[in-house]
Amino acid sequence: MTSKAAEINEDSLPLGFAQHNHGTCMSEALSAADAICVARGLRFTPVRRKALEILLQDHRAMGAYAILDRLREEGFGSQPPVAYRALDFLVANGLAHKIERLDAFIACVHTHHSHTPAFMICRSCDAVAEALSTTARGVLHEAAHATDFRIERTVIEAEGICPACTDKASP
Amino acid sequence: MTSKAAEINEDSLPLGFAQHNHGTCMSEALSAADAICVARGLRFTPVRRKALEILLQDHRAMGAYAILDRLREEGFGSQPPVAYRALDFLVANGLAHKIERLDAFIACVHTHHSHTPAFMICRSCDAVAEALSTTARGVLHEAAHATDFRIERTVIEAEGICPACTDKASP
DNA sequence: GATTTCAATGTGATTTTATAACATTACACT
DNA sequence: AGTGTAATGTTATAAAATCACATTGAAATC
Repeated sequence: MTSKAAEINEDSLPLGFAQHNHGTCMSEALSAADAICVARGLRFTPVRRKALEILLQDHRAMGAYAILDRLREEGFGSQPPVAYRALDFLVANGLAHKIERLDAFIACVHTHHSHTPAFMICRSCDAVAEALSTTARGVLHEAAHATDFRIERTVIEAEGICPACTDKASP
Repeated sequence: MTSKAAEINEDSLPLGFAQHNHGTCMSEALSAADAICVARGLRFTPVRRKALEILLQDHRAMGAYAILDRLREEGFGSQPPVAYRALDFLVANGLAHKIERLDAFIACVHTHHSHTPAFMICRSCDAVAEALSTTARGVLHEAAHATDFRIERTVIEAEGICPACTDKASP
């Protein structure tokens, strides 16, 4: 139902570019994170958990300093390393991703799948959708294999206009 | 002075990860840039040209401030906007690319083809190879089409270990 | 040829993003 | 309890990018 009435800046926060039940998606993601940390013997400390909660609440790409502000409000340390260390942990363990194009971070919505993250970034409303891009992964690895390059991490980001903003512009 | 865009040890400059005739590749790229600017009615001013020459000479990803240093040596302005404006021009017109993962810039080696750039970044020697990734483009656009997302720009970067560094590590 | 106009450049200051360095605290293991 | 290591807190600074505004320069119009 893409119509110009589609609301993005209202009370509906975009996951990908579609609606969803935010409450359950958040609690599910936190449980998944718990499980992953237990399984891997990682310490899901209060700052780390709170940082993930903040990302999940907002459900969009946030700068490290925005997260730091929120952490400070919650009583944690107020200096940049506090946020960067928590974010490094989340990113290193696949619980969040860094959007290089935005110098921002976003909670992973596919913690259960092993995946190469790929994102679509709307430059109009700043919504970010995370795609399951097993195909893109394949293509890159194929190209890498051809040149004997050993891939460790990939950054796949598309910037443009999301469906809702397209509809707004030309109804 | 070990920055992200560190020096590469030997005298062998990698284009992609292979050898090449650097002199001709440089002059060819400059002629191509000239032609493109003439064709599009763009002003290929001295700073812009010099910035591209610097990128071509080094033939690796360079930070904006490294380029600024070189520009200053050549008698141009010494403030950040000087470099950023020249780089913006080059990137906007496909004569250079920004490597988001490194916050660095690199001269385009495929100015003649219309392409979606894709890069392989060696985290050991900082060499950067630009791949012709028509396939990756297809995959992303396909995914985008499925969600009605209108792509304007893509960032496709793989980070890992290049063939030369792999060989060095385990000979 | 003078004038207008707008793009491009120069410069100083500031903002935003990220890390270095080091002291302190908390936890895990004997 | 004692020891080694990981995690946190904090100060300071580095690195990347932009803002704001004055000035120059080129080319379009009169």
